[in-house]
Amino acid sequence: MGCGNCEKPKVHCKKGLWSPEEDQRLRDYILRHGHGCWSTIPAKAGLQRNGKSCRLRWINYLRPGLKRGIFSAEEEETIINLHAMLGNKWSQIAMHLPGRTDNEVKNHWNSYLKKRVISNSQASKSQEINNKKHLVCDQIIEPLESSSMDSSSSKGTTTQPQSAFPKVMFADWFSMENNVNGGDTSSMSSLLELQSNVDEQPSDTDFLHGFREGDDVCGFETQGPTSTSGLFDLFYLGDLCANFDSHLDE
DNA sequence: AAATTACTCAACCGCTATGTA
DNA sequence: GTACATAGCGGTTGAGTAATT
Repeated sequence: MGCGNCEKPKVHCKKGLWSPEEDQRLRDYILRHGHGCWSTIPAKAGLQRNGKSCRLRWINYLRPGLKRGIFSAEEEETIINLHAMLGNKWSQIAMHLPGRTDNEVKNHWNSYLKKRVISNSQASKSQEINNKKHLVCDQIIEPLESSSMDSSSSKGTTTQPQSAFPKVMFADWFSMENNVNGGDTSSMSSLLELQSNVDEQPSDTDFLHGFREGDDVCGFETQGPTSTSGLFDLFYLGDLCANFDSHLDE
């Protein structure tokens, strides 16, 4: 890589945007002589720039065959897929996009594609949570509600206004979930293990204990008194389930 | 219409890899 | 073996512009 013939021209180097005249000088020189050793090009081409700046300008802007303008949907898909595999290897990603530079790919990712990928993943995550909510409602809460509705109607009590998610005892949810899963007690064991570690990992497990009536938990208001363990309080069952699931997964 | 904020993109900077003396 | 120089890469910055308040 080193070039023994290279002199080191110590001229004042201009910075900032390139003028059309500078572009023309650099383009003319390289098309006529090739770039050879970049550090000698500024002097030979009559430019007050450093070699590095010339190289970058040629690669990113002046080089023939560059495709400028809006990225096509296919190109964007290629970037997203390759980024998922390669990470921030912009030069490798750009190799798969003829006419695009690594700088261009990087800029497009940072200003547009990254946000799109993040928002898509958030959307799919919230969809996943919604699916869990519906699963809980379908498999656990509806049987609970229908049985409580039967008893309340028989006793003639007034029903409370319906919220987005029905109320259910957290403990009931777990015992019922275990029944749904064929009596598997692993979830309950994990829960109790988490509870025993609460003091060691307060930030991770605070959501499990110490709630008082009316506390906001994951955007849902707790219902009823705080138990002595602080664990099996009454919650609106919603995002809390998903939050708890993520703890169990860890 | 002016001020502010958000966004894009060209260029620079710092670092690493590699070739040469 | 090592010191030096260059090429190349990825992160970051900043000027210009568009959108919003």
